Amino acid sequence: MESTNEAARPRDFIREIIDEDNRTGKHAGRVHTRFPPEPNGYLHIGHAKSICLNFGLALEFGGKCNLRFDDTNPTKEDEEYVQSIEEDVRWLGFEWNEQPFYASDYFPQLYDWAVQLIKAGKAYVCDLNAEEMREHRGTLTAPGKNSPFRDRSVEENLDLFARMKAGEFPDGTRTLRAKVDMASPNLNMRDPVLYRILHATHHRTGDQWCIYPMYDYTHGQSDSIERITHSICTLEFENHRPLYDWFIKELGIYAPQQIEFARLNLTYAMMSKRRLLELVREKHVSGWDDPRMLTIRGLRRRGYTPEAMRSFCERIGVAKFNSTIDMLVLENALRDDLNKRAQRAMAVLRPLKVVITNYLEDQVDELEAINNPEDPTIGTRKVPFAREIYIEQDDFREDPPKGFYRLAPGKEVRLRYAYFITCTEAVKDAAGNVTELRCTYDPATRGGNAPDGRKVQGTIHWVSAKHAARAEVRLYDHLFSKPDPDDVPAGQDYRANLNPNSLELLSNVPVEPFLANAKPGDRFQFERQGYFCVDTKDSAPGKLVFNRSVSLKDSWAKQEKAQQGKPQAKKK
RNA sequence: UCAGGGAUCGGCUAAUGGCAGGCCGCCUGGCUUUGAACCAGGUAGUGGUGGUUCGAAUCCAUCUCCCUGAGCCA
Repeated sequence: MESTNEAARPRDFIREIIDEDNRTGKHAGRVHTRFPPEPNGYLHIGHAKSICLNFGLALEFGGKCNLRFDDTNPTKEDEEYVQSIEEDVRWLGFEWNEQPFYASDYFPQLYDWAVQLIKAGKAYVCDLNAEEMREHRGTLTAPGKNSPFRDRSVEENLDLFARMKAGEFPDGTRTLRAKVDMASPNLNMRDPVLYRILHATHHRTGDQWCIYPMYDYTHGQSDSIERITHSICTLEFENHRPLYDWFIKELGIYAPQQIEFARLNLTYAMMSKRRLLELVREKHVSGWDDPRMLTIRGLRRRGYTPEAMRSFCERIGVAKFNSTIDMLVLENALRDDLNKRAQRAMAVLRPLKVVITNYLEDQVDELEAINNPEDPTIGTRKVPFAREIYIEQDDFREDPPKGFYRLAPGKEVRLRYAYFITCTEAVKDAAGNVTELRCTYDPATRGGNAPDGRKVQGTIHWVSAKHAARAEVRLYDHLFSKPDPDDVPAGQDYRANLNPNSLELLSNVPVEPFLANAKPGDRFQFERQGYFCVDTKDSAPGKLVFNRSVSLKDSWAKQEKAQQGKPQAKKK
């Protein structure tokens, strides 16, 4: 791997540790990390933070990063997840060292080490069932009691463990435990289980094993086998570190250095795999790749770019403090990336028909539009203009509030890249709703400039009615309506905070003609609206579907809201 | 109650005994054929109390608050 030129990157506490290790020669200058997911679910944005950290470190320090599947629980894991995880890591832009590794490849070695521990009198077969074991464990403040099986002879333990492996005992009847200290204030040290009996088929080792090592017994040794220098994990494993160190010491093997950091939390979101699964199972979302899901696949389908994801991970930093990142940071990372690259287009989400009364019935204009003002290299395109066009309902007010500089009766605005128009009449239905606008245009303003130098304050987007392609547009909002989804009245759970408006469907939306040829995954900025991408699942030729990735910032909406909020604030 | 961690502007994060800085947000203003982007300015912080020191976010003591931990899950 190449090291990137990122000298300017701020030094977080992990990079400082590595700097120091390199200075003192602790790992002989090596930097070797790993990303160790369990293949029991899809990766989410929290994993992305860990991925960017581990792979990023390897890149920056000229080291290596392994992808290792921690597949020690066959009842929950599946090959399908292995595939999706590899795909997601690659999509984020990272390449792992050699082939993916699997903890299951170390089962034979782990077994031999268990035998070694038994022989050294450091492990024993325990016949306690789960409930009895819990009773013996003690509490946070009270020490545990030794298992009655703790002092079995080495010979008996060896025999029993071999028979466990041979499948002589049913699930749950026996375990292999480490002999550490039942009085330790650290519950992880109270004779933790090393192996449990599980007559289950493993996605890689099949029915070869009926005993499976526990995560705690597997993880540290796997790191050791792979000669990992910096074993980076989340805060909840801090309490486990003494146990990992105990295994390494008793086994006399290479010692990786574990460093813990705080996992990612985001406002209006949940990160736990269990709950993500519930959202899918209970059909609150359409699947793991629902664009509202903060899974990597969900974000990808939503229109997020790998660059935006990496930039986000860089912006949030790494620390031990349990923090919650504002969802805005994620959204801004996307906006920043797409602003520079996304081709512009016009689409009218909530159309209001406008008839240009002084424009000839059969006349058509081809106007030149800039594809991206931020990037002149991608050139221009032609946009057809005709007598009947659509504009956004929001861009007209019969009774405009102060500061509104879009269209209103008698007012003039610029149609982007086209002409100045002046509203002469608002046509209404019986209920008094404005259904259509009559306007006149000024032929001298073709392209959007007035030769007489007069200015208009507003520029609005539009689409020619008869030239428009039609699309379905899906507007997404936060899945939860509160910054903290767990902020619920007593007796309720996060489901009470599910945002009923997290998906708004717009059909038959008029969009610029060229968009008819857009391909799944293509990204655009719909001017004055936001960034949209062609859905990769439901869009097809003749049936365009756009997902809103993120809206543009809207300072007018903010200003108007503030104005409306003022009188209320006074009342209070 | 025990053990292990943690606490710096509204949010995130620097400063490692020597001017508390950056990003985001928010507010002003500029610019503008996207009320976007961009540019400029502003706002605002060391959890409390004592101590050491010429000097403390940083070291010491003490208090407070928060997180994690009693799976044969990871």
